Amino acid sequence: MSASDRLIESTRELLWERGYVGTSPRAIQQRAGAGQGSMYHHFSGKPDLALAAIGRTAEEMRAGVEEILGGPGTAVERVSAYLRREREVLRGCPIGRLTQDPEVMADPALRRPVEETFGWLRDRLAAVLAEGRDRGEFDACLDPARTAATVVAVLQGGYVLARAAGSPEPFHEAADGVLALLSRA
Amino acid sequence: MSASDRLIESTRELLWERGYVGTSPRAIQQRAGAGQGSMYHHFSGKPDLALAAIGRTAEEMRAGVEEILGGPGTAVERVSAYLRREREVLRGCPIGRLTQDPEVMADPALRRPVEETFGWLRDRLAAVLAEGRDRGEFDACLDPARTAATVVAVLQGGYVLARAAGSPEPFHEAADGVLALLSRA
DNA sequence: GTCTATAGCTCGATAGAC
DNA sequence: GTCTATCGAGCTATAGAC
Repeated sequence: MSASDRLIESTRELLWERGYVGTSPRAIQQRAGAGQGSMYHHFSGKPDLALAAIGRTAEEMRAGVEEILGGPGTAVERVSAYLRREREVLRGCPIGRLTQDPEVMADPALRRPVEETFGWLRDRLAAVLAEGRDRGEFDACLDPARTAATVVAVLQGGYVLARAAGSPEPFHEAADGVLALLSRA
Repeated sequence: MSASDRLIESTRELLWERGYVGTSPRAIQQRAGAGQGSMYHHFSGKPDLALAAIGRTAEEMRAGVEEILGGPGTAVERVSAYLRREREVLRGCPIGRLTQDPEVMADPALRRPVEETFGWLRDRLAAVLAEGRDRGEFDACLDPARTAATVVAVLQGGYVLARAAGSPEPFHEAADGVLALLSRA
């Protein structure tokens, strides 16, 4: 693993744990076992490094989601698999947490991957739900786009509840709740 | 308005906008129009000031929610009023955003009001939903606690989606989505 | 490509005058 | 109760040797 890669991985971890404002170049270097010279040789500064880290995380997330939503099963089964997928709930969502960071949202380059990831996710879920509705899994009046937004929101909000409670339980409760509503729709 | 009050109000605003890590005593003082001496006379430091600010915000939020959930109307009407209540969606939730702050969650004193507020909110919503179920508004197999978690999660996640999109629209979509599911449950 | 040294700044907090 | 002066530490970044 090259120094550049180690720096990106360290940045990913720290952005996830502490956010952009709470992450210093110094901390990144120490976790990566690299010096300042190395970091500023490969990247122009903190924003540049963050961009590489966020891009990699967004890519990974899309691939992971696509593996489930593009897989076999009914719409309900796939949405259920997505919501119940194994997760380190208390760590939260590495992309979602960036929306709380004013400096990330103020920088168009850093903000774009966040916006695009959630846009893609909502569209992808809406397609699965529309497929299920057309196959008669749901009531014909179910609105795919709206319901997709609800499902993604339950996930993101579930992380918030779990962190507030200091326990993964509310996350799973919220997910089970929306699945119960969905399977009777 | 006393200097102490101005300091608390400034802290509330800054915690909402920038989080705990992103908020400096210096910035608080400047927004409050107070000097360092004043701040450190009234408060022992940043954590003490944050505690006062968070406590006040939590109290305000509970009062606002109780006004709606304790008001007249069916369960669906009250939950709907809560979700559709006028909000500055893009600012997010002043309590929910604190869950993303590692230093807040690491300090038991700062964390307690966050944990308690969400605990209370879920219980309060569960009570409203149980009432509705017992009155025959919902299917008898609706789980109040689970569904309450879902509703709160939709709200918190709705803020995340809205901020990611740079528009309040996904928030309202997610809220409408869960209300549509709920009114057919 | 990586190192050390250093810059100018802000951080959170304390001291002591008034 | 509020002011100014100051502290030691960490921040992001640059310079220049190797």
